[in-house]
Amino acid sequence: MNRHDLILRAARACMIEKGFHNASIKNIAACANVSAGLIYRYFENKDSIIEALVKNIVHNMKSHMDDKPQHDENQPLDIFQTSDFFADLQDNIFMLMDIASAATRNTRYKKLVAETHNALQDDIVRREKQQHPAMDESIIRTRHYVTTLLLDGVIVQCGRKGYAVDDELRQMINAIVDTLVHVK
Amino acid sequence: MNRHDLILRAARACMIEKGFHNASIKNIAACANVSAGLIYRYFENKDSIIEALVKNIVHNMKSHMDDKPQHDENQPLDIFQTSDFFADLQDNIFMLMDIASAATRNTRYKKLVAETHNALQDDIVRREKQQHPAMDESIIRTRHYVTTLLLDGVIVQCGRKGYAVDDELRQMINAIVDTLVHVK
Amino acid sequence: MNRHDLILRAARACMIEKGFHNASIKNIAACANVSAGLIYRYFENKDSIIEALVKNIVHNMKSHMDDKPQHDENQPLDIFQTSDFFADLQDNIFMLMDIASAATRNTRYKKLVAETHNALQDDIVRREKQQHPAMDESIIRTRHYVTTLLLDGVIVQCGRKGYAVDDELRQMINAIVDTLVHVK
Amino acid sequence: MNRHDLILRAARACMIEKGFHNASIKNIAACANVSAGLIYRYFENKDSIIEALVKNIVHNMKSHMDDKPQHDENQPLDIFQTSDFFADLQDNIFMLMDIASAATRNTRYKKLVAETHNALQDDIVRREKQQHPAMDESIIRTRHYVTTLLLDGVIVQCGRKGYAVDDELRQMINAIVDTLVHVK
DNA sequence: CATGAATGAGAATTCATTCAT
DNA sequence: GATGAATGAATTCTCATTCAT
Repeated sequence: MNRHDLILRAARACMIEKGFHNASIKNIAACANVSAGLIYRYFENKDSIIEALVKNIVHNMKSHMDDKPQHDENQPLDIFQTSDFFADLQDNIFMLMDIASAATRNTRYKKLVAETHNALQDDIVRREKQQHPAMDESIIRTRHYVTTLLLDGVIVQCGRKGYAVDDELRQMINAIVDTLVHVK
Repeated sequence: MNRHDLILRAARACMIEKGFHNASIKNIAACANVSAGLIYRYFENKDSIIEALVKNIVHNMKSHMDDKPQHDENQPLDIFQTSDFFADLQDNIFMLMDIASAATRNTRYKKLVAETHNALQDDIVRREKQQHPAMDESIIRTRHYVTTLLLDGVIVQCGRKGYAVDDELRQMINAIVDTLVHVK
Repeated sequence: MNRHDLILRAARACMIEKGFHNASIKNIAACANVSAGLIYRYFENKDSIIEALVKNIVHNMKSHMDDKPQHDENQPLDIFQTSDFFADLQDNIFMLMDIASAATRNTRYKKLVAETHNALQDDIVRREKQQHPAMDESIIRTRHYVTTLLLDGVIVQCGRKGYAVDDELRQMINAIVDTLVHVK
Repeated sequence: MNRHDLILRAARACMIEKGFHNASIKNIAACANVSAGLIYRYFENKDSIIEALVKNIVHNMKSHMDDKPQHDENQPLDIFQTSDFFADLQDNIFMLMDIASAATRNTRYKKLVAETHNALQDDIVRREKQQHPAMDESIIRTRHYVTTLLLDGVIVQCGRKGYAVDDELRQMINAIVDTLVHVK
């Protein structure tokens, strides 16, 4: 892997482990096995590492979705899909929350995070449309939006309570989303 | 207002505006129009400001709920109630998220936030039971849980996008919760 | 007791208990049961409390010596005399050491401490001369000087090791001083 | 000289000149001509500078004693040896006193200072035993103890009066120690 | 006179960032 | 390119001193 990505990966690992403010440049450097000074050859400053990190989230989630098989209508819905995916998603959401609240220059980050989120959502809706060409876009968008709300809610609660999603919760959430999908 | 509350209010404003890590003692002091040293006459250290802040959230939300008229079954449900309440709620949730994420390495905070949340939830469930004595507690609890998920989700999204809840979103969410309430 | 002396006494107690730098104005005020502000009505600043404290040592030791019965030649010498006296002396020496090393404006304090010490020594020698009019002053002075050296040494050692003077040490020191007195 | 030793030397100079409490990190840094932050690259915190300082005293005094020719029985005794050595010794004792008095509430320091002192004393007694194999250890130890008392006393007095040891005092002290040596 | 709230300078420590090697 | 020593601004917290009441 090239240095740029190596550093980025280390930064992500550090930030997830310690949170934005406790992930110091030295920490990241140690984690990437490079010197602290080298980081400044690849990134202008700490903020631009954050920026790259956020942009990467979009990229990774998109490529994740490219890899996974499309949802089969006859199978029961599972918005958590693989637990790996959910773990990643949870990390991403936490990072975004952390970054959004930690940013020195609030507006810039806020915009960045919002754009990231919109880009993801657009991509997801586009895919759904490919799968269900007959369905009204607004229904797809609403369905997805509610699902997103619940997911974010679950993630916040998990963060708050310090536990992971168990099977029971998973089934409950899936049932609700399923209900909503058919009610609509 | 007495100095103690003045400082607390300033701390809250700072934390909401700039996030936990950028709400430095100097910032808070400037915001309260007092000297930095004075803060230590009223609070032992920064942590105990946080603690007081979190405890205030519980107190304020409870007294808010004491003030509001009980929900009338025949009226359409509005989980957002007054916009003031929602604005406050949004600020509170953000602060809790912020503190919780700062708490990665501070068990004390995590515990504090979790306790706060549980206290609030218990209080809400207790009230609902008074209103619907016949209903099964587990149904009340689940219903409340899902509502909470959605609320947290909405709040995260609003924070992410930087906008407030508009009428359209409000109606949509209320409709969903209403559906869930009757489905259950 | 008047306020001035009350404060001075409290300052002494605090300094002995906590050392110069840990005896804050607030501490002293609390110890004297007055407000912090009041101290500044009686003393210009913290330094002038120190100054008064040092000057008091001379005064107290002189009056102690006025009270005690004169040494009887036929009795064995005991430079520690009563243990109360030694405890006081130890406190005084520690305070002087502390003050000498802690002073911001080294030279001023140093001079003060030196003057204090000389005043004491002169007073002691004067008394001895009254008792032994025939003895050469230089012998008295030397004898006293060596005794002082040993006393200071004992005090430093006690401070260093954290123990008090036991009987064995006491006898040993007295024997040495006795020897010196007769050798000379 | 390497930075570590440079800082240590500066710290020593500051502590001797201004005393423990006025030897701030900034002072030390200025004295060493480095930035305050750099000190933390070489020392974990201020306490570990003190620790290193105290440990250095033992090391330096031991190596000083290794260098000097053994005392010749036929020559008159001179406990002050070279004036350089005495100046160093005086500084060392002052620092130890200062640290010890700062240690009122810091057990760690007290232990450190006591250990240092014991280590030095043991080393001195061991050397004496090599030179006088026939002599009883308890006599060596007592003799050394009294010498130490006198030395500490002299140092305290010098500190108090602000002057160095002059020839007259030197001869007098040497005479006393010599007397003691033969009396015992 | 007496209080104690208020101030602000200064202490230890951390960390993003720079730059000589 | 790569390193890591060096910098200095910022942070939390303490305390002598002042001053309105």
